[in-house]
Amino acid sequence: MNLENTQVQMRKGILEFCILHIISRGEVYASDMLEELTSAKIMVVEGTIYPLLTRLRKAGLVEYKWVESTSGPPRKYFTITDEGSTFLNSLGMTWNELMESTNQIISEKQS
Amino acid sequence: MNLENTQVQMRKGILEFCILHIISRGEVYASDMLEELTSAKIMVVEGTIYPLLTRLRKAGLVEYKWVESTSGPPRKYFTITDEGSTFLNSLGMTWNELMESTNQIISEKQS
DNA sequence: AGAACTACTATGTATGGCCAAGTACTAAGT
DNA sequence: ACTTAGTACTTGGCCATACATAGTAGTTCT
Repeated sequence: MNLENTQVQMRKGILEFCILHIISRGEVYASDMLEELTSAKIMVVEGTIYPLLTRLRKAGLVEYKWVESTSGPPRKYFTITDEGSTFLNSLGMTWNELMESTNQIISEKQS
Repeated sequence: MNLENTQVQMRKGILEFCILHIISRGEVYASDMLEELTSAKIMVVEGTIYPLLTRLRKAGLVEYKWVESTSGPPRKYFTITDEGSTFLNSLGMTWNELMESTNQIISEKQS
């Protein structure tokens, strides 16, 4: 049990929420998402994001289309589905509740 | 990939943080913690909290002593260690950063 | 003594983040 | 033309956690 490991655990699920939200704002491909997550100081690596995108697609929450790039191999551009939007809304509520609950706990004073 | 499952994932790691914080505020045993977590709408069950407490103890973050109860079997009353306090502080910072980062992501408007 | 309750223990399953290695395509340098 | 570097995506395996479930042991009440 080390700090780094617990930090990883804290991110679980939240990453899915963030990525779904990024996709909901318009067409993006993996590197776009990595860039945005990194700039928000959420560290993510390829080995995390690609399997996650595959899961989201298999669950019908996102779709993608291949788009040729002028500077490298073709890219998968993702968009969110209706089902994905519904799911995202629910996650948003869950996130708010979780923040509220956690902050309630950690704001309690010594008894 | 269903909603419930993702909600569970979101809680991962945060639970450890909450429990460590509850213990830091004074001696408690498992049922006390369950009660407080439940009242904060963080659903937890026995099968989750006991193994977690064992992990925390093995990691040297908490200690416990047996205290006889007047209404049932003896209880393990937990207290936090110095190492646990340090760990808790780090987790607090991680939690704040995570909240900030996530809120930054989800507050972005459509591009 | 037996039933009900409380506190704790133990085992097995599923999931997700991550590492590491690998594939495939393009562009630039020689 | 061939090599090198860079980009984009894929895959297999590992580990840690939450949870369901079942079980043990002590106490109190009838």
